[in-house]
Amino acid sequence: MHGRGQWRHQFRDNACRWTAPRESILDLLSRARGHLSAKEIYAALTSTFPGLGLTTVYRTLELLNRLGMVRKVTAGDGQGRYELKGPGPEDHHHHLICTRCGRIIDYQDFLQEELELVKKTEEALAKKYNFAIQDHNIEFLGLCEKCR
Amino acid sequence: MHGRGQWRHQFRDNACRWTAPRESILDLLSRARGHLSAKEIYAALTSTFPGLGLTTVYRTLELLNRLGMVRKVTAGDGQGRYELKGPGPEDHHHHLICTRCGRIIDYQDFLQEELELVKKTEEALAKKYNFAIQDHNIEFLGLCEKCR
DNA sequence: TTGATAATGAAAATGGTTATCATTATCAGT
DNA sequence: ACTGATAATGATAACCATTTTCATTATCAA
Repeated sequence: MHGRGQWRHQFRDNACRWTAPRESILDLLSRARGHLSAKEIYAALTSTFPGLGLTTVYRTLELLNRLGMVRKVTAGDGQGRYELKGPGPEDHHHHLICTRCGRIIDYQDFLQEELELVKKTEEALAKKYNFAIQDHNIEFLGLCEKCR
Repeated sequence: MHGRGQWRHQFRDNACRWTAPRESILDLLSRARGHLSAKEIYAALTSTFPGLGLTTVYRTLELLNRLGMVRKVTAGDGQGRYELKGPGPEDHHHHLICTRCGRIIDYQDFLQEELELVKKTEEALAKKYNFAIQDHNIEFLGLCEKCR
């Protein structure tokens, strides 16, 4: 389902070249499953890929975001975090964020009901405000058990 | 409902002093009604309040956020934006954000239904993940009519 | 195999936000 | 009203995530 071949294909289709840095970043994102910052990715890969530059990490994340392969989450701690998007709706989730320590929890509760409402809202907003809606964010903010 | 007296009281209760910069920032936020960045606030006030420092704007916004008088919105364009919180639920709204130009539209459609679901979800998440939930963000991302 | 050009990485630049510190203003207690 | 403890301010510098620049390298269609 997910893998090198799939990714490579997606790149080819968009006139983007398949390179070692890009593969390693995608691979890490798929293994880590969620919420890595550019710095964290750089740190995690620098041991197995000493030549990698932080600039390339940023550029690759921006590309992946542009291609819709990744979702950018800003937890309010000043840095962007990235998670690989699944191909279908099956791994869709929303976020529960601790405003003190920045911890992010994925939750899937109430997804069915949420998504129904989201869909309805999306259509109405698109029409009313003439927006081409691409995505949505639903997040709850609070203090986690350690920080409360 | 909203005004100097109310604000001043809220400051007093939290052992915070009532000062000219704080008053002018609150006043601007109440007049502008939404989504001002620190830079914008600084620029808007510098004519009528030449002595004001950008540092103070940041500090005041952080204080207001801590006191729950203001909501911070990060539209993904790298800078934080702030809007005054109303005292009750009557001016509650969610956001429709253009991912290209950063424009933010407040919408109030489907609020009733959204808020019911939000409340239910909030309670369940609080219990399941042992979070003290303080707030939520619901936003739709897309291209506005000018950018699509 | 090769050439056009996309991608890379080091270093410097940018831009929003935060820390430092000497000075000033607020306000509780008198 | 006065005054002193101390919270708040503002100029400057520091910080940190992200972008830009540019010379070099790697990819891939032909």
